[in-house]
Amino acid sequence: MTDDVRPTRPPTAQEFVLAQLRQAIVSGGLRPGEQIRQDALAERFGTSRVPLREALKILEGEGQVSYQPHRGYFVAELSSDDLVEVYRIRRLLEDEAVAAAMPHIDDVAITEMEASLVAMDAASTLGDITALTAANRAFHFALFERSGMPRLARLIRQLWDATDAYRAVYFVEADNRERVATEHRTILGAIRERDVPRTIAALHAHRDHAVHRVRTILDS
Amino acid sequence: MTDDVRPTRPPTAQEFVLAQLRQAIVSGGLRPGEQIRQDALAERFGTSRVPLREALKILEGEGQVSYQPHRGYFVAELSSDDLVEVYRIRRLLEDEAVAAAMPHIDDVAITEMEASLVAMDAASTLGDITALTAANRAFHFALFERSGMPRLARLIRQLWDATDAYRAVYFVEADNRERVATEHRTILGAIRERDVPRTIAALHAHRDHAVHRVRTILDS
DNA sequence: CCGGAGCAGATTGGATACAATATCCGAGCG
DNA sequence: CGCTCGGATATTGTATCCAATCTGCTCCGG
Repeated sequence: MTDDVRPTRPPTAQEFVLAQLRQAIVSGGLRPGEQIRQDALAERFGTSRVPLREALKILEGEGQVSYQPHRGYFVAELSSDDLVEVYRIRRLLEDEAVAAAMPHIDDVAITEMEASLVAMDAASTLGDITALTAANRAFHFALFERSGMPRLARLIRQLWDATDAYRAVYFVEADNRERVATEHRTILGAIRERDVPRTIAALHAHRDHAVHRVRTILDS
Repeated sequence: MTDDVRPTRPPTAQEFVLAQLRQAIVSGGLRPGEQIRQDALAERFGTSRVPLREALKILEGEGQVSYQPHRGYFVAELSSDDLVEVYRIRRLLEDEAVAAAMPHIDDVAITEMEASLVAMDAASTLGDITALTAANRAFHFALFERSGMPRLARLIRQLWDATDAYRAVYFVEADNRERVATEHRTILGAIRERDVPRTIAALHAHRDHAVHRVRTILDS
């Protein structure tokens, strides 16, 4: 939100393709376990296979797709156990990030988070899952990014990415959307008072519910 | 060490190039901050630029190289602060991994670690930094890999990768090599007794010394 | 003497064409 | 009847060529 005056360079085809792929994964256009056909996707995006492949390599490095030489790329699939592991690691990292970030929370940060809440409500009523997940991220990372630990924030982002394909599933249900809205307000309340233990506790409850819900979906 | 009977497939050019690049970074052949000339490297590896670029994309995703469109790739450079951050995150993740792994430690694991120690001593006297760092990794990851949390092990590996370029610098000094040998034996002793707190404490001391030494080098 | 416009040269980004490999399916054999 | 071996087809992997972009230098004007 701050660096909007950088010298605007037209995005390379590869950057474009990468963004499209991420979006396709988040929105459910590419489903977990699905094989990625390079020809078909390249044509759909209007480029050749080269930039597509390079974008896929990045996603491979991030763990969003798996790859077997001469077999192709597959959208990464999470087992119920994987999901639990991701959330266990997230707890470790996010707790640390919250504790580190709290001293740096100012009015700007609070305002940012409030704006994200409003954006989530709007997207929720419209049923715009893509906008919803984007606002959700903005809310949480407004905090994490202020930890003064950019690498930590990056690792957390990676873990979020890994479950992107499943976040959409969670947000499809209106009940979950409402619950998240409530929980976010609880979290923000604790942050307003710079109460680290309460913030962390609220985040734990927040994550526990999500992982529990998605798990029941996965196991069914 | 266990899955050596997989259907051996000749490595693709890209896999080969990726391995070479990693090696070049670990061994110091490519120095932090250095720009990567695609033409020159492709010729050196005997392939065209395409597989090289895809390998670089993977390293980009892992954060080992940085990338600016139309400008090129650069070997990632770590500031002293970055180093401290990496080790702080490592402590978080590795402590968890150790605690999770300890119940799964069996004789095979112990034997593996002992073998790594021997391999390190041999590489140390030969001055073979590449073999040394490989054996060092084998020692530590024999533990981490048994955590039952593959994603956690993967994240830890990523953090190790990020400092690969500086590990070589550390191991160049014979004093450091000797000290590491001693510390490893302390760590292994604690593991033999399945003593989690003592293992974690020994690892803390181990890491603290390394980060301190590298920091003094970086700041000079 | 200093600073900016503009032209080379170098370097990266992308498209196309071709080679290598895996998968699928049916024929032949035990 | 099942198994193995081959070949056809589809898909991925790589090389080469051309286009787009950046960098550094020169030249001109102030």
